[in-house]
Parts: sequence; C-alpha cells; structure tokens
Amino acid sequence: MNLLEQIYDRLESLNKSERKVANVIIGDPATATRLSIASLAQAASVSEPTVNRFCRNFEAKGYPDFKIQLAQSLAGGTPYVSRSVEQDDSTEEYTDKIFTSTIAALDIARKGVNAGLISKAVDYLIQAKQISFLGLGASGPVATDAQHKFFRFNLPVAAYEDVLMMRMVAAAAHTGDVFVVISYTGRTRELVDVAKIARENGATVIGISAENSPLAKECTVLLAAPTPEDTDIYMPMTSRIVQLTLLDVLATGVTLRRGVDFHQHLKKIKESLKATRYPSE
Amino acid sequence: MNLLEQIYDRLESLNKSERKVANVIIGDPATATRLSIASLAQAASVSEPTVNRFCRNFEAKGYPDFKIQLAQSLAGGTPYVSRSVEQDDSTEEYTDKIFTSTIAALDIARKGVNAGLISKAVDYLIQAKQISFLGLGASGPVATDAQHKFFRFNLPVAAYEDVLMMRMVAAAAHTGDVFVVISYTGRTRELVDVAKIARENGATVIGISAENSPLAKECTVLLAAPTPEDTDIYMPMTSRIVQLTLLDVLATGVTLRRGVDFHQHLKKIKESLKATRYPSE
DNA sequence: CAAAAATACGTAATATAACAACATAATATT
DNA sequence: AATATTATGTTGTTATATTACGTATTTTTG
Repeated sequence: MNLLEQIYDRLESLNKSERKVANVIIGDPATATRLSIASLAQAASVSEPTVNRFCRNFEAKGYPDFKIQLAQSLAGGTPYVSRSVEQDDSTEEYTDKIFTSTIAALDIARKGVNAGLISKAVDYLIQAKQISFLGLGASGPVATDAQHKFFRFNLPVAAYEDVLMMRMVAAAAHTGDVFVVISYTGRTRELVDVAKIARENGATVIGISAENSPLAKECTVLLAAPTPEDTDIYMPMTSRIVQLTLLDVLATGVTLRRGVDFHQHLKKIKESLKATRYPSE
Repeated sequence: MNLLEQIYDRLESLNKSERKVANVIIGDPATATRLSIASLAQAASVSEPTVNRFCRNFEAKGYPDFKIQLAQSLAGGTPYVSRSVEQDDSTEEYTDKIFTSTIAALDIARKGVNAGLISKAVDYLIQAKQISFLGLGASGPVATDAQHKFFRFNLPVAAYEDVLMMRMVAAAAHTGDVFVVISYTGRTRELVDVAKIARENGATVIGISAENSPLAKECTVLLAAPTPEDTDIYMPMTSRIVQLTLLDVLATGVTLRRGVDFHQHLKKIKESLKATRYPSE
C-alpha cells in the first residue's frame, strides 16, 4: 500500500491536529510535495513539529523523506481513494469526498477495462443496422445520453427508458440490430428478459453492467463496469459515471473507425446548433 | 518525458562534473532521492553548487524540487492530463485517453469548486417548495438524472428536456420554487429566456454552467463547471460528467442537511426496488 | 467530581541543508 | 600567448527541519 492510501486508511485513528495535516495533504497531494514544512504547517494551522511528528507516524525519517515517499506514491497509482461521506462533514469535505470517490471509481475502471472487449463492441456498433440503448431507473438517463452522443455520428440510434417499449423493440429485433443494455446491478428482471428476447431474435446485445450477473449471461459482449465496494448508503452514483465514460469510449471508437470524413459531419451538426445560441463575444 | 529519461537523453550534452552527477543518479536513482545535496555532491566528487546547478538545468527549482520530480519519475506513473484522441490511436490508447481526460476534468473541477456556493445552493434546495431541473440537448439526460436522484430524497422534483414545457413551468413559477438550469455553454437562448422568466416570477435559479455566460447573469447562484480547453473535436463529453458530479454533491448536501431520519426513507426506497430484481446469490 | 497521569500540541533553540555571491581554475578563442 | 569564456569550488548566508522542553488538554482513576 502506498503512502497516500495509508494516510486515508489511518485517517480515523489520527488525533485532531494530525488529521488537519492529513486533510491538507489529501486535498492536494501534488502541491503538498512542493511545500516546506513551515508552509504545510501553516496551511493546516498547526505547528511545524506537529507536521514532523505526523511524518514519523508514517514510517518516514522526517519531513523531506516523507515528501519523497509522497511523491512516489503519487506517481505510483491511485491518488484518489473512495471515502464515505459522514453526517457531520463540512461542505468542503463532502464535496471533496464525492469528487474524489468518483475519480477513484473512474481510475479503477480505467485500469480494469478490457480493450479487446471494447474493440469487439465497436465492431458490432459500426456494422449495426439499428442501435438501441436500454436503461431503467438511474440508467435511463445514461441510455438517453448515449443516444444523443451516437446520434451525432449519423448512426440509427434510439433510447428507451420504458419497459413496454423495450419489449416491443426487442420482439421486433432483427439480425444486425444492436442493443446496448445498461444496468448497474444486472439483476433487473425486465431488462434481463428484454435482453434474452433480443438475442433470440438474432440481435447483438452489448451489456454495460456487473460481471456474473443474470444480465451478463444474456450478452454477446459484456463491458463490466467494475464496482468498488458500496461505500455509501446513498446510491450507486459513481457507477453511473463509469457507465457514461464507457459509452464515451465506445462512441469515440466508432468515430475513429469511421475515419476522417466524419469530422465533416460533426462540424455540420455543431454549425446547426450555433443558431440557437448567443454568440460568444 | 519524465525526469529520469530526460537525464539519459541529455547525458551527452553535459559537461564533466555534471555528467558525474548524472551518472551517480542514473546508477541508483532510488537512493539518490534519499541523499542530501552534500552527500550526493560527495558521491559524485563534485561541489554542492555543481549539484544545484545540475538540478536547475532540468527545470527544477532547486535540489529538493529535483528530488521530488525524480521520485515521481521513478514510479513511472502517468499523471492525469487531458490528451486528445488521435486518428490512429489503438483501442488501448483512446480508451485510456478518454478515461484520463475525464479524470483530469473532474480533478480540475474538484480544485475549483466554491464550497460557499455549494452551501448556498443547498440552502435554496432544502427550502424549495418545488425543484425543476432544466437541460436541453446533451444536458437533458443530466437533468433527468438529477430528478431521479433528488426524488429519492422525497423532494418535490421534476425534470424538463422540452423547451415548451420549460416555458410553461417557468411562467407558472412562484417564490420558493427552485430551478436548476444545466447548460454547458450557458449560451442557449431558450434556456436563458426561461431562466429570466423564472427569476421574474420570484423563483430561485441555480445555474450549472459556464462563468460569464448570458445564462450566468440570470442565476441566483452559479455553479461554474470549469471547462478545460476543448481538446477534442468531438464533444463536451467531460463537462457533462462534471455537471453530474456537481449534482451528486448537491444531492448529498441536501441529504446531510436533512439529517439521519432520511436514511430510513432511502432504505425504504431501496427495499421497494428489490422486488424487481433477481436476488444476488 | 477532583486529582493525577497521560497524551497532545506549541514555543524556542539548535542543527542541518540548500543556496547565492564571489573567487579561482580550466578551457576555448583570437 | 593573451584574453575571453565557461566551468567549478569556497565561503558565508538564509532557509528549512529537528530537538528539547514546557504548557495545555484530555483521559484515567480514586
């Protein structure tokens, strides 16, 4: 475990002033490596020896040594760790925690993405006669968002957030159609059913969901959105972001594969939107 | 290119003593990060200022700064920077670029968020008689997503992606109503109009948009989603993610402010969804 | 609840490290 | 060979980190 993770880990067990120091470092580890002990102490409103003691707590020889380790842990990997929001967090704290957790989730996903599967999914999407994005509940907006995105690529796309519509479309599916099914848990009955129906009619089903889920079994290609432990009682907020980003990747993959002429097409769309806007001075 | 690579690269162009220093560092970079300037000077049999000058040659502010950079380059990590996708990128490359850019955008936003404004926005949201989320085009799904999220908190929420509906709702607005207007550019005429109408009717308008935009002027509170340079021809993909995250923050803020009893409420909603799912084995 | 002990934290003194300014040596240029 | 130029080292100063100690705070115990 690298230094920064250790700090997160032991955050609870630290006493008041040391936690102040920890928070400053966590808040912006990169600049922390550039600060002198005096500046850091000031930033955390504690005394210099407190910072020094803090450093020694983390198996560092002293402050400079600590900075070196911090710098290494920064470059090493995950400067972002998921922390759950507490009832008495200040605005600064919960804001930072949410951003940080989101970033952490994206970073985990980044490391875990299987490029082969992405490539395969892009293959299917390019050849698709018709692409349908399906998502229920919180994944509904994700599906709609994907529709917007892919529409710009001049692809025949649609999005459905309604179970009945999904069933109808799936029932009328043909070979060559592609369904992108989005579900955090992969356990929503209706969605699994629809995926199955689509498959049976010869359509390709790309799943953006959890591995080893019932939905996963019905998919031609499954893009697993790796889900870090549910730190929050609140919601799978971060997973949604990961799903969106995966769809961004797919959309980008499709454009790249389509080649240069499509940039022209995109420009046209951008132009057409200009009329609805106030010009930027 | 990281620092260590740069040293290799410029090895030829260095003069005698500086090459001595370089060789010591290259020989064992890891321990070099632990040495004081005096020890390193001794190890290379040169004077301390020579080491110092050497460091400055490599765009470091001084010796300590140099060590920090060296430590970072050692771990070989990739800092999160926005890189634009190239036409001939491999699947691995563009996938990584998109994730990385998204993370970079979130990180910039994280550092730039004004907690005071968040707090103010939360204040308004908590007291709201009615909350409406408005977004057109790509921001439409963001608005709908927000609706889902806030609905779980038992708040009177609605989302509109349709201009006519927006106008109607804005025209019927009362004091105490809150409109959350989401727009990447803040220059969409229709949306600016609607915001103005809502304001005129006494409603509060929270903007999630660009600073100094026409929309910004109509807002009671503006949460600026800081937009890094448009690296992509493709789309404001990342900005959308930032918007969503900001809304996550607002939602969290509202829950926290509401207190503990609301966790019960959330649990109930979660329970009610269970029936629609396959149980996890 | 008070007194004692333990822990946490800061102040001031001290030691260490880094740097700047200057001086000298080495090398190149004419 | 003389001069200019660059490279390197020496010394002193400043910045930075650390130690030792004392005060305040909290916790424990009677």
